[in-house]
Amino acid sequence: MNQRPRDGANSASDHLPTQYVPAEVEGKLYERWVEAGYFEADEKSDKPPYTVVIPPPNVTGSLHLGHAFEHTIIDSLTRRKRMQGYETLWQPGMDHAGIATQNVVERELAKEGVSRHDLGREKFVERVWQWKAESGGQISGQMKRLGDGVAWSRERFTMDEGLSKAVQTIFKRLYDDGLIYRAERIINWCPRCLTAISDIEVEYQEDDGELVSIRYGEGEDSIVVATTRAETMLGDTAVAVHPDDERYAHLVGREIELPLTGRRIPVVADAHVDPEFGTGAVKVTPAHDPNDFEIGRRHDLPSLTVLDEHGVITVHGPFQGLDRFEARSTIVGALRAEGRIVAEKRPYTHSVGHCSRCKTTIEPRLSMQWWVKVAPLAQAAADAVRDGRVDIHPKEMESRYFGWVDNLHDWCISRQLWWGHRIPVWYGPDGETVCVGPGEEPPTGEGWHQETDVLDTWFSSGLWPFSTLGWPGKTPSLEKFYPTSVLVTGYDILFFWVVRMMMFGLYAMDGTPPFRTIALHGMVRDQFGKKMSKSFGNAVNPLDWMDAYGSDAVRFTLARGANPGTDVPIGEDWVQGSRNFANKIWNATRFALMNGATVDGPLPPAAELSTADRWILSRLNATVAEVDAYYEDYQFARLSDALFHFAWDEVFDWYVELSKTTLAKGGAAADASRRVLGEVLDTTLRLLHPVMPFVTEELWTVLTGRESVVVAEWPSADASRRDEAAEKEIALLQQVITEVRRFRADQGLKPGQKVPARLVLDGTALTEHEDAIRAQARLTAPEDGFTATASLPVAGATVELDLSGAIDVAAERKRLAKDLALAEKEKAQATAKLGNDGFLAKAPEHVVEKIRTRLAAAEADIARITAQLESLPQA
RNA sequence: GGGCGCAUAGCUCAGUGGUAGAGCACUGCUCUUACAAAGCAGGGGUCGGCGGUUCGAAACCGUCUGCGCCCACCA
Repeated sequence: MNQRPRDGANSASDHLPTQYVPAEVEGKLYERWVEAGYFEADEKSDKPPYTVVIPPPNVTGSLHLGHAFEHTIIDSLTRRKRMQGYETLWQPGMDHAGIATQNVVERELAKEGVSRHDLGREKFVERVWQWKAESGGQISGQMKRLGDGVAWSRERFTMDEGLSKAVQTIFKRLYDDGLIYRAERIINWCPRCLTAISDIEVEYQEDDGELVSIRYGEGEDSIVVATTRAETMLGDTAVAVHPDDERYAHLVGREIELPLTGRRIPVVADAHVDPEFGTGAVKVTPAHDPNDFEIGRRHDLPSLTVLDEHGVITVHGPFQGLDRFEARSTIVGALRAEGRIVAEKRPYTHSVGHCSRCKTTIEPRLSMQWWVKVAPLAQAAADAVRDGRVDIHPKEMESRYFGWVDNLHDWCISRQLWWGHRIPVWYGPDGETVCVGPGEEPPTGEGWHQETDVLDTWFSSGLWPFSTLGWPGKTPSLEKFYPTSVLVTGYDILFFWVVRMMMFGLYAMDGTPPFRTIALHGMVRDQFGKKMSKSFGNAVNPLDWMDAYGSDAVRFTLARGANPGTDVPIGEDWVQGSRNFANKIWNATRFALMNGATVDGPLPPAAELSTADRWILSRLNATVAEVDAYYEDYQFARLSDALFHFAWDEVFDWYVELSKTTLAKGGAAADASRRVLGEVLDTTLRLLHPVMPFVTEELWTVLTGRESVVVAEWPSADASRRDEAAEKEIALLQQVITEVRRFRADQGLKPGQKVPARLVLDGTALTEHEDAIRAQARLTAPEDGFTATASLPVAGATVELDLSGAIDVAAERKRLAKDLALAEKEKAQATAKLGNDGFLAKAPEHVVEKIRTRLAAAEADIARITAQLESLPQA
C-alpha cells in the first residue's frame, strides 16, 4: 500500500487516513445514534408524523439480502423525512411465524432425538420461546449493522402480550359480527406439518404423475374413469358425467359396482364434468378433493374419509396402514389383477400442490376448521384502492391486487399447531361454543375446554400497523402515527400480508386504511439475474459483504438496482464499485478539509463567485430538485444514480480540479471558493446520508464540526442559484480540455509531461480560464523559440502546442480522419433532414433549430479538421 | 386455460417519438501533491424478427419467435 506523507494544512484532516475503513466507524456511529435517541419517536411532538412499519422478519431466521434491500429503502425514506423535520417512526419488530418456527424448533429437537409430542404442548412452547430469544437477538444485531434507524424502545413481537390482546380483540369482534365461523370443508392438509394451510400457502408445480384408466361396474353398466390418485377410489361415493353426455345417459341415476370395495355407487349428472376430457366420466371422492366435495354437496353424496392425517389408508382391508403413495401402486396392482385397468397407465404431467413450508405434497382433506368470511372485508380493501385512498406503486401491480381481492375464497385461519395464538373459543360439555374476548373469564366447570388450534400467522401480522401502536387501546401513539405513511414490501407477499392488513386495518380502524401508499419492490437476485437460493449456491450472507466493503456499499448497490417493482440483481463486483464510491467521497472530503473549506456563514452572492463556483452551485441545486422528485416517486435507482454522477463526475472530477486553480490564486476569490467547496460537500453529504448513513456521518461531523447529519436539515433546492450561462461556459471549458487531452493521448504523451502551448482564447467565453486549461491539460507557457507544431481549434478557441517537431503525424492524421468522417456523417444526416419538406412543415421549431445548429457545428468541424490536416507536415 | 410483463453494449439494466445511456467487465497510458479502491483517453450496440402509423420509431400499433411471473377446482 502506498502511503504518502500527509499534507498537514488542516488539523481536522490529520486523523482521516487516505482510505475509508468502514469497520472503524460503523459500529461506533450506530451506538452514538442510539444513545442520542435520534431514532425514537415522540407521540407528543408537534411535528407532522411519518410512519413506516417493518415487514416483521420471521423470528426464526436471519436476514438475507432481500431484507437488506427492503431495509435500505425504508431506512432511506425515514432518514430523509427525519431530516425534513417529520416526527419519524420506523417501527421495528418480528413475527412469530407459526408454522415456520415450529418446524425449525422441531428440527432442532429431532437432532436430540425428541419429538414435540414427547415434550408436550407446554414444554414445547417454552422451547420455542427460548429459541426466539437467541434468534431474535441475531436479527437485531444485523439490523444495527445495516444502520436501520428504528425506534428500538418500541420493538414489538406478534406474540407479545399487547399484540396477543389485539388478536383476541379482533377475533372476538369478527366472531360477533358473524365474520368468523367454523365449518367442515375440504382444506389443504400437509401430512408432514400435520396442519391445515391456506390456499396461498400451497405452491403448485408441474409433477410427473401417471394417469390410469379404471373400469367401474360390469358389462353394459360399466364406465371408465381416469385418475392420478388411484388410492382415493376407496373413498369414491359416485361417478359423475355431464348431463348432456349421451354416452352415459342410460346410466345416470343407476348404481354401479365400485371395484375392490364391494360397494355400489350412483352415477350422477353434473355440469362440472368436461365431456371432452378423458372418458368424460369422473370418479367422485367428496372427502379428498375440493371439486368432488362440491359435486357431493350438489347431489347429497356421503363423504368417506379414507386417509388419516399422515396420509395413511384407514379403510379396513388389505390396504389399511399403507402410505398414500404405496397405496397408489398397490391398488393399481390389485385392480390390474381384477382386469380393471383398461389402458396401460401413461405418464401425465400435472400441477400438484406442495406445502410452501416443507414441500410435502398436499393432501386435500375434509376437516373442521375456522374461517374468516372475507367478502365484505375484501370489498372494503378493493374500494380503498379503487377510490384512491391508497396508492399502489408501481401502478401495474394494481391489477394483481384487484385480481385477488375481487375473487377470493374464505380464509382458513385455524392451524393444528402449538406455536401461535390459540383460538379464544371454549367448547362446553353440551356442544356449546363461547368466544372469549380479552379480559373476559373463560367458562369454567366440568367439560369445558379451549380450542386447541392456533391462528394462521398472517392473522396477527395483519394487525401489525396498529397493534404495534397499542391498539385496541386508544393510545397517543396510535393517534399520532396511524395511519402509516407508506408500506414498503415485496410483491411476493402482496396477498399474504398486504391484503390482510388492508382488510383488518379498514375493519378495526373505522375505515381508515393502514397506509396511504403501498410501495412494492422486487426480489434480490444474483448478478446474472438468477434467483438466490441456498440449494443453487448463490445465496449471499449480507454480513459477509458488509464486513468486506462496509454497510454503505451494500446499501448503495441495492439502492442503485431498485427500479420500482422489478427484481434487483446484485453482484460482489458491484458492491466493490460502491465501496470505491464511498472511498471517493472520503477522499474528496479530505481534500476539502486540507484546503480549508468552510461551511459557516452565508454563501457569497453570485457576483463574487468564479464561473466554476457558480456552475457547481447551479448543478448542486438542480441535483437537489432531481433527487427530491425521485424520492417522492420511490425511484431509488434513479436518485442513487443521479447522486453518483453528480458527486463523482461533476464535483469530484471537475469541480475539485477546477477549484485547485482558484484556491492557488489566494485572495478573496479563494475565500469565496473555499466557502462554495464547503457548501457543496456539506450538501452532497446530506443528500447521500439516507442511503449511505455511515460514511456521510463520519465525514460531515468532521467537516462541519456539528453534532450529527442524522438530525441535520435536508437540503432544499434554491432555484436562484441555477445559472445557465455558467453551465454553458463550463461545458465549453470541459470540451477544450478534453480535446487537448485526447490529442495528448493520441500523441502518446505521458499524462505528467508538460507541453508548451499558446492559447488563443480571444472572442470566446474562455478568457478567464486560461490557467485552468493549462493546469488540466498540463500545458506550460510558451517560451522563447516556441514553435507551434500542432494547432487544435475547438469551440472557437485555438490551442497551439509545441511538440518540437516530435509530433506523430501518422497518429494525428488517423485521429483527424476519424473525426472528419464523423463530422461528414453528421452533416449528411442534418442536411437530409433539413431537405425534407415534411420535417420542416411538421417538426416543432426547437427541433428544427437543433438540427440547424448541428449542421453548422458539423460544417465548422469539417472546415477545422480539413485545415488541420492541411497544416500537418507531409509524412 | 386466463392475466401481466420482458427481449437495448460481454454481463445486469435504464431510456418510451426527435443525433443510442449507466454500472461492472474490456483496451492503452500514468503513482499528475484528496484518492492506484485512483486519474486520463479509448473500443464495443443495424435497440429479438417481420409488417404498419409518422417528416421522423428503441420508443406507438399489429404480428411472429423466445423467456419470465401471477392467477385458475380439468379428473
